[in-house]
Amino acid sequence: MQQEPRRPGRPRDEDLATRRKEEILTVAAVFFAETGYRQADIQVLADRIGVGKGTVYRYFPTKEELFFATVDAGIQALSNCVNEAVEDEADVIEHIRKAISAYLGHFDRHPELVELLIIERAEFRDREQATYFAYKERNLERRRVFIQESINKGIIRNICSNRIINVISDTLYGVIFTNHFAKRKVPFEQQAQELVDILFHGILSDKHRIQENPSI
Amino acid sequence: MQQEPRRPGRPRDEDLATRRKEEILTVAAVFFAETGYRQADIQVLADRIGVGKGTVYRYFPTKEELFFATVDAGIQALSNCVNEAVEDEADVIEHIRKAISAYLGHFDRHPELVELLIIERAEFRDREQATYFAYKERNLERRRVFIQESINKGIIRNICSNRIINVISDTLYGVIFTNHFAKRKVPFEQQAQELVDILFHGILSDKHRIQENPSI
Amino acid sequence: MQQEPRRPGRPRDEDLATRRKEEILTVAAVFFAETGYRQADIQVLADRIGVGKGTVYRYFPTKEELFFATVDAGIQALSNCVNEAVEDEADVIEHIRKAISAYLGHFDRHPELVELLIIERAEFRDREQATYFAYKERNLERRRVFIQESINKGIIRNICSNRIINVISDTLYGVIFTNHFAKRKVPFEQQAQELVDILFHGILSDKHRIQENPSI
Amino acid sequence: MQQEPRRPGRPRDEDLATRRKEEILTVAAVFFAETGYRQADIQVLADRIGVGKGTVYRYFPTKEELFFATVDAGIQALSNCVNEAVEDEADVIEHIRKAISAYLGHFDRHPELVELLIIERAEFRDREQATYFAYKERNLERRRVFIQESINKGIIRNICSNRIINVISDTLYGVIFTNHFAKRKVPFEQQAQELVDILFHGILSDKHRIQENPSI
DNA sequence: CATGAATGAGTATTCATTCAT
DNA sequence: TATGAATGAATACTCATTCAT
Repeated sequence: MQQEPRRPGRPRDEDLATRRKEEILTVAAVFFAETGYRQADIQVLADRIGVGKGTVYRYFPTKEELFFATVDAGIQALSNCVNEAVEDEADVIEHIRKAISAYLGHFDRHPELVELLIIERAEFRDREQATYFAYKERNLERRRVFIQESINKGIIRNICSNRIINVISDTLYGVIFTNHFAKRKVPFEQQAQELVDILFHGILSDKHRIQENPSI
Repeated sequence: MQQEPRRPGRPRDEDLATRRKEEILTVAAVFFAETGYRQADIQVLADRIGVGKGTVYRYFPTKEELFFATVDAGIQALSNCVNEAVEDEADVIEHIRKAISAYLGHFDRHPELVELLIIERAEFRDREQATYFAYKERNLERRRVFIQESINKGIIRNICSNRIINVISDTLYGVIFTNHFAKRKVPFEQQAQELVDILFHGILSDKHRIQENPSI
Repeated sequence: MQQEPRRPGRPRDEDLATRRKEEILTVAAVFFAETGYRQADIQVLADRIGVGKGTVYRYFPTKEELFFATVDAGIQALSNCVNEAVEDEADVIEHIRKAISAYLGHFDRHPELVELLIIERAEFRDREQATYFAYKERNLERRRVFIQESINKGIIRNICSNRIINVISDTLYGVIFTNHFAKRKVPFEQQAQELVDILFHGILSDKHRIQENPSI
Repeated sequence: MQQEPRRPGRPRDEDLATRRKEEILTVAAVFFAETGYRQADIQVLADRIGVGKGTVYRYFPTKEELFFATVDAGIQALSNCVNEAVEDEADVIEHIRKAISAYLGHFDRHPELVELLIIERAEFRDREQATYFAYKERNLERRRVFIQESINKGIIRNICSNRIINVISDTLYGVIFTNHFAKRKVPFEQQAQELVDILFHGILSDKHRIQENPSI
């Protein structure tokens, strides 16, 4: 194939730009999580990365955009992580357990993401929709279908599928915050297992359950 | 009880001071929730209350102390609300349902408290323990005993009581955030009822539950 | 008359505010004229005045507003100066001479105003109308009437009054800039006299004028 | 004339350099006029021209030099324009009218030059002499001689020739600024004609002029 | 006691200029 | 030679806190 004649001057290096952006995002995520948004001085961030302040601004035109980019990247990684975990898992119960485990595992490995979610909400309370919830909405329909099929198969109780999704996702949301803030140290696989047990079977004893509903 | 002999001069008006503090706290809670911590200008707060800026500083020596006081007051009110709701309720299931309903109802009436919790964490991430979790810990033992007794009575499954408490409280924590951020508009009593149903019975169908454990 | 009961606290001192504003404006006019708009550091201005930077911002919320306020004040003073000079002067020629003399005298005493006009235009070229021209427009109709009357009296040539006003005001505008930039040192009364002479009689010799138009 | 023997290698393309410089100057003049000096980002200018930022710096070592070069070029063009217009025009009155018309016409076609003059003064008020006035001085003597000859011929009144030159040039200076700032739309030939009329004959009516000086 | 005038520490962002490629 | 990546100096503005009245 005919090569374009090389234009004069230093060629624009797309890869460099990508690498720089990623490097900045990685450091920035932890930095924002440690420091908060307001407190975070871009000069200090630049020092940490080992570049000039102007370089950071070269790749992210404002502090705000940089922050949102870190949140987006974090949420995207979470999303990928969960989706990969459940791929090809047909068994309903196992599917859900794997999803929960992946979700908890991701936040376990990336505690900074919990802080970022908090910070996003605290600093940008006027935003129409936080990144996390935007992402949730994009996955909602797929999950609703999955739950509905499980109901049709007779595995899940016949309750409104949205309610089920809400309980699970609210619980997980609460769990990651509480894990982080209360500095809980339960291994995430065990925690996933325990959550699944309670979410699936409830906390009532079988005895009491039968008293309530002797037809079983 | 022996009265202090009346001292000469204009008596210090303790009530006035208390009323002032309360008024400031009430307005400040909503103000911080709307504005965030950093952005919140004490001058603007003072204008809203209708006093001078110096007066606010007379009652709360720093902005930080004022903020923590609003959070404390909010959490205290939540605590009172829940405790009053369950008073004298012996029935285990009803006791838990009432507690959940009271908790959700309080945040429903005081959405600013959700913001305050977020803001506290976002701005003061170095604090040993957030107000909410400090309060939770103070109530923990009482709740653990309650659950353990319910287990002993055969009402609740024989799982570690802490796990049960954690699941419930994490779920609630997740629910109030999600209610607020996603602007859900379910009536809180109905939401409480639905949560109790799932937390107690789980999401599995009876059919599947029996397949898993035919001994029932 | 019944005195209002004194409100508690330090009373707001309106006079203080006015004096402060004036003090700031006076120093700021010269400061901007010396330094330019962009270069002018409010910290340095505050140092010159002998107050804190915050105090300047207390009275003028932005640098831009402060700048415009200095220009407004300068133009207002110019306007007053010219209007007072021509008050009660019925004689047309003397009236115009006095106006021109007052105008030139004001800029002679306030060379900073020339700079402010330049700076305003250079920095705020997108403004609908510069302060100077806005003020000119407000005086336009009165001047037009004055010229028209002089025409009717047979003192001024019967040319469109707007053209006459334009020539005079354009000339003056050009004169003050050139005086300032070329550092001319003609006494302003003399300069006014000379301008009036040429504007009134033109530069042609009487001989040539008659050759052109022998009917005179 | 002896040709230099051709040197080996690619010859330096002097023309290319000159063309580049001119292209940069042309775009820069409008750019500075639109944007102001401080705000003008060399990167943006380079983008407009379609070259890299470094290229601009290759031809003009600093932003300041680039700016002065645009002003110089503009003033030079003005000067040429006026000089060409009056070439071989012996009639005094027509000579002056042509000069004025050429001057106004040039600024009419190059409104950016008005802005450049303003900007130069606003940003570089410490310069010994603005470009415009330096150029004026270079033409001064020639013009003085021209006026003096016209006086000697009895066409122009016997007033100090400098005063006459000043009035004319100050008026023109004022006119171009006012045309530009007040967005006047008079055709420049007509405006020149009207100016010449008033400058030559003055604004007084013949009747009044004779009353003043009955000897005519 | 209540008030509000004064203060100045703290920080995002811009853009001329340099220089490796 | 042309380019554009990197740099950091420079500067407006906010707001907690103090303290004279």
